[in-house]
Amino acid sequence: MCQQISANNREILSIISGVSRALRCCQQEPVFCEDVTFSQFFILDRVGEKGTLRLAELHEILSVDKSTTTRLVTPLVNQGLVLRKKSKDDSRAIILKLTQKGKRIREKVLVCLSEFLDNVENGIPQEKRAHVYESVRLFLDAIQRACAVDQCRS
Amino acid sequence: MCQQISANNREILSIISGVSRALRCCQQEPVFCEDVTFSQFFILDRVGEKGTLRLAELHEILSVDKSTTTRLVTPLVNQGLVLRKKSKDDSRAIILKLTQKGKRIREKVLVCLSEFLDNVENGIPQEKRAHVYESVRLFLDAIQRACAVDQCRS
DNA sequence: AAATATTAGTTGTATATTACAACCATGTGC
DNA sequence: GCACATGGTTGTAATATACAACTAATATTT
Repeated sequence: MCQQISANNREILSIISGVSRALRCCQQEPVFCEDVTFSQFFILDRVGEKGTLRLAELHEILSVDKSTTTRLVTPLVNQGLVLRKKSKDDSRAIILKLTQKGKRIREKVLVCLSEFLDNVENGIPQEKRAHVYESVRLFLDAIQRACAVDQCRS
Repeated sequence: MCQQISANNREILSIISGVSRALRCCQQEPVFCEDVTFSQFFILDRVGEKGTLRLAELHEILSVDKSTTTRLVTPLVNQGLVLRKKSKDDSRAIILKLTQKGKRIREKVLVCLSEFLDNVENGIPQEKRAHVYESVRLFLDAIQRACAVDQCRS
């Protein structure tokens, strides 16, 4: 007989598909405000948190290609939310920093995002929350390790 | 003071970003074979499982726009993996069905996918698995409910 | 039965996200 | 100094996606 996919395998498959649906739903803009998309907000938030951030660090954090990093930052620079300065220590490097407007927008989006995040939180029974978060991380890590294995093989 | 985002909120935010990373990694093709992407495989698998599937049902399952559904199916039809027939019951409807080649490819991809899925599974301590899967689903549901709320509001 | 509304699907158009390859500039190690 | 590594950008292309406008067919309401 053909090798059959196990029930557990199906379960994972179905979860992955659910993940993709959930992600799509929360990356659509209705959730947000100030014309900032989810991924743009991440960047704004990371930069704002650290004060300054090298593009290379951002590239690490997002784990996307360098070129993608550049392109994700560009619209934020164009909207006047982020500054792009040359580093003095290493003149290859670019340092990102929020403008005043960037800081304001970050705060505003934080507020409207936190409404959404509260809703997510309240959707999980309180006593299970910590546990659920931990489990989700376990799952994500497992996926990423599995991907890494695959990449080595090929 | 400004309204601050809570630690829990940050946790969720960070998980969502992790989700997006994990998803990207497993939607990249190295994981797969036979030139079929993850989402293409989903379709192949859904159709294969049911025997026949109406486009409208697929649209439901994937929860993407109708037009997107059409466009996701098109390459599979072009590669000769899926047949697109008019329904006799409802002549508006399109019925999807796997070709012989489609069936073969589905099986092949199932095999190579199951390697990946086993790796995911083995990345989670055995005694925790059932629990982890359940938690992930809880989390996904919470996100989707939160999205739905947001959409009503606007 | 006619008018209206709903459902199924396609096509045009536009956008976001993404990678890879090629490239340039600058640093680093020997 | 040369070879190699690192940081970043640009060209190009693919995928996934939505929304709006449209056609055709079916269902519902009067």
